[in-house]
Amino acid sequence: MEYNFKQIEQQAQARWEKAQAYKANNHSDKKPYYVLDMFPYPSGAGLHVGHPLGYIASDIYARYKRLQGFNVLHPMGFDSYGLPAEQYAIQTGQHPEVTTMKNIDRYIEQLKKIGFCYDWDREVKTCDPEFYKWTQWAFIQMFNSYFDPVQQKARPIAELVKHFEQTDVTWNTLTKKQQQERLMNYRIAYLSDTKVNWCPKLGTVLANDEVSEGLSVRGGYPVEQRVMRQWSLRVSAYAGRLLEGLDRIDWTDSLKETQRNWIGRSEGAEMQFNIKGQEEPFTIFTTRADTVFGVTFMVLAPESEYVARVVIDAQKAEVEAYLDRCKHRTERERIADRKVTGVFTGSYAINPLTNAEIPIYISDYVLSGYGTGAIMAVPAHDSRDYAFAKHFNLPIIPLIEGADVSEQSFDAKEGKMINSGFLNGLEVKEAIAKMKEYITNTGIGRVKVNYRLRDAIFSRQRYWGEPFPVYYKDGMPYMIDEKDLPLMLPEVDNFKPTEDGRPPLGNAKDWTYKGYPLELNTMPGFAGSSAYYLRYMDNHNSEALVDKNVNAYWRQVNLYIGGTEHATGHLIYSRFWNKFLYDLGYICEDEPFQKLINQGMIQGRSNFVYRYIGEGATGNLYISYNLIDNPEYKGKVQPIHVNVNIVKNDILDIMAFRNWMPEYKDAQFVYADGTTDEDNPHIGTPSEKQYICGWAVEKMSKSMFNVVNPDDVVEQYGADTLRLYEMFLGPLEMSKPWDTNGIDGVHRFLKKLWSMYENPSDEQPSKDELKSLHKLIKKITWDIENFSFNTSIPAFMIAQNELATLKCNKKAILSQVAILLTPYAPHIAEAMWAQCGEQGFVIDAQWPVCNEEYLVEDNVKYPIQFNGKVKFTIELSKSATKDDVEKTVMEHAETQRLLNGATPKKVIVVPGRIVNIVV
RNA sequence: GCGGCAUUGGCGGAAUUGGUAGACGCGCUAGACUUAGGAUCUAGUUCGAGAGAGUGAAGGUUCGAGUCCUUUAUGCCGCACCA
Repeated sequence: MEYNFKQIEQQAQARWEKAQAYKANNHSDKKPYYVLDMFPYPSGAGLHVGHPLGYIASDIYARYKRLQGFNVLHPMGFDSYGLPAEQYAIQTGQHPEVTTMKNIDRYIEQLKKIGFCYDWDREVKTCDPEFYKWTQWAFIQMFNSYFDPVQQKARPIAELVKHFEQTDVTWNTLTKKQQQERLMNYRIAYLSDTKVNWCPKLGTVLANDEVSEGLSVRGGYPVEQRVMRQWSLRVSAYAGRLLEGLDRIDWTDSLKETQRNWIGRSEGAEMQFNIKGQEEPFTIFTTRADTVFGVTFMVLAPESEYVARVVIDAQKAEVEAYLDRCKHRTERERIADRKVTGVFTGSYAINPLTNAEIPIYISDYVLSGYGTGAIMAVPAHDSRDYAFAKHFNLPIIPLIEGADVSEQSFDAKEGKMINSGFLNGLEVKEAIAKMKEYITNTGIGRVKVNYRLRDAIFSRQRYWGEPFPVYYKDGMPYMIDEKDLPLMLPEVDNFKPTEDGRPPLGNAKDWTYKGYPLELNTMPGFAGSSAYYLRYMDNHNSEALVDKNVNAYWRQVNLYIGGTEHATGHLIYSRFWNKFLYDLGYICEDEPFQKLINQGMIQGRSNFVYRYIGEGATGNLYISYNLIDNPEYKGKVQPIHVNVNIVKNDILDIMAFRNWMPEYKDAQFVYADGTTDEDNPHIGTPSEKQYICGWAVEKMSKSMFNVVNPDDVVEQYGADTLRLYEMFLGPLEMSKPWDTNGIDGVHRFLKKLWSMYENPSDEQPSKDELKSLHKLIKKITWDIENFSFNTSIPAFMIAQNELATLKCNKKAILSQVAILLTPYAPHIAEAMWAQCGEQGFVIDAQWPVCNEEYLVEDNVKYPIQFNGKVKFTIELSKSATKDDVEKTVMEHAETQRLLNGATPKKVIVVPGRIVNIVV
């Protein structure tokens, strides 16, 4: 009976689909389990072999949980708003919706071929009005809420208004507009003039996580700073809770650490410095309160609001020139060029402890967005301040005993304080504490925690995104009525910005609400992906994002699998979004993703041929990889990428290569054994002469001809082989290259296994067979629970081998093996189940339980060690106690002979394992 | 600079609690069947002829270390003018 995987897989998929086998019910007595993949952006290129890695892993777990009797929610959808579709639209005029839908169809087709157990009835698309209705709804809730710093939670803005009315006498004297402007400082979704990352090439602003080293992550275009009126989300208000929540979730340490870095908590103090000749002091933030005695100058960020107050007339021209220069520097230039720059304001501050007059400078090494945008500079103990002081020739006062600051600053927080008044003699850490106490008591300052995390800029000057449910009246924004949601994305005849520079929605006709103009910006990519996991729970609900009871049943994502590239974007935003909805009582869990696993990337494995470019080269001769270091070829070959699909096990398919591209039509070769085409006139039969290709691990990309399409693998080997092989490649969380070389082994295993299912018998299984089976049950169960999917495949292979040796063809064994195989290779498992005469789907069967009794061995071999060296072995009963073992071993003739009358110092017995005699 | 992770045969990688390192697969080597198949099966395959050595390197703890500790090298990832 041939392993006809095509037939097996088509039949299984057709039956599942017909029976709606993977439909998850929102009401069930079973325990819920929610397994989620990060939904993909449907790109035009389709899936490559790297995409399904995480999907296969989550599918294995989902199927396992299902077999264990859980009601499993395992959905899939599409993050379908985004820039590529819009850029494609600008180039070709094709509507982004058309290309996006086409891509989605292609993705679904590819995914279905691999046999995932998604409940497709729950599919969501972020560009679907029925979906983005709830994105807009959430935005309205955020606009109508503020963050209460005391309770550390979001509350309705109406409560804040009430608070103002009752406690703030000035409130009622304000005009409506003034009141609104004031509330804008509190709303969680707010409109403000902010310095933004503006990417001229993309024509839009970008969030911090969309910018890397001054270049846009997408496209790699320069990004500059610009002040624009933009919507933002007050994510920074949640910094403390986002940090603290990490302790309660089961994510990898590295991912948590990345988020902690991004949130960037630092404990320090805010201090006030008086300005000479002015009433109002200004405030700085420092983590080194102990170093106040060494402050020799102050520095303001160029954008600081203090700047206007402290610049004296004589310095005005110089300062303005400097500010102008900073403004026009791109972020990239600023980072690349770390030369010290700055300008003196002409004003002096007073050191509150020494009463010294210290000059105030402006420099762009101080960031306006962090702390108060102003610092006290301690050149002796901060390398940046040190560089600045050296450049402007400012005094440097060492504060720590033994610190040599003649060449560089001493940044470490260790040593005894000197030159520091009442702090002298204290250790740095004690000094920090003492100074904090001092400034609190004297009122100079207060203890303060600062976060690096910024608010998320939420406006994008794009077409293909969610429209804001916002209209403008008298220059103030208003939310549209919730009953009018969704506010549909309008049609435009041009996807580019308007000629007067307004966003693409400026091209829309009649883009108004009740006669008022609507917002022209759209929401960023992360808007739609921030709460999609909640929508899956109840995606057909037209009354709410998710019904409260339904949410109370599923609660949260139990297992989330996806790439690590979302560590500081999506995974921060959705935690924020989730906490916000939680605060307002719409959902019942504070954290969205209980356990999270990052699957590694699958890199490409490129193949090369080596064109001869030495003397007399025709450009038509290719040298086998094993020969390129020979003296006659060394340095005279040029590697050329060759399509990996015409290379197998690094052996080039000669005929396919000649047919691949016209330029290789007459290609000649020097083969692995050094012979040439002239020696082998009838070449073309691969077994005879081999051309070996070189290889390298590179990114999977079209230009390197190393893209492997899962469809091709499914076509050639079947979905089950693809699934098993992707898991077999290595640990889930590690990055690894796709290497087609080993796939035959996995395929062979399935073939061999399948051959055992011909005419299975009803006989009772033997002890050995049961032992094999239960060993397998134990191993597979452990593997799946520990996400060690790669080690399951060898276990199956070993079991297959053992059972084949026993000539086992018994239904009682084989049907159980089919269940164990189901998570990994569901199609063949389904066919095996039927072959054993079992009724229904194997996917509904019950996961077998390991009976340890079958695993007990009558005898176990104890290696007997002398001082750690194995001298001989003896067989003893597995059930023997430690004392029994020791007694038997000591009485053994060989032991006595080796001891030769001596008394051992120590005898170590590890039951079932080993005996070590120390002499 | 700070933080995290990794390093095991020709290759991908096993070794779950400190207990016989190299499972399983690829590749390779022989053989069988055949007769052209890139199929299947059998045996072998860490290095070394051998004693022996051996998990990036050097120390340490332990009867016993791939696993724990210290130092160090290399690679990957994250953050980075964050006061």
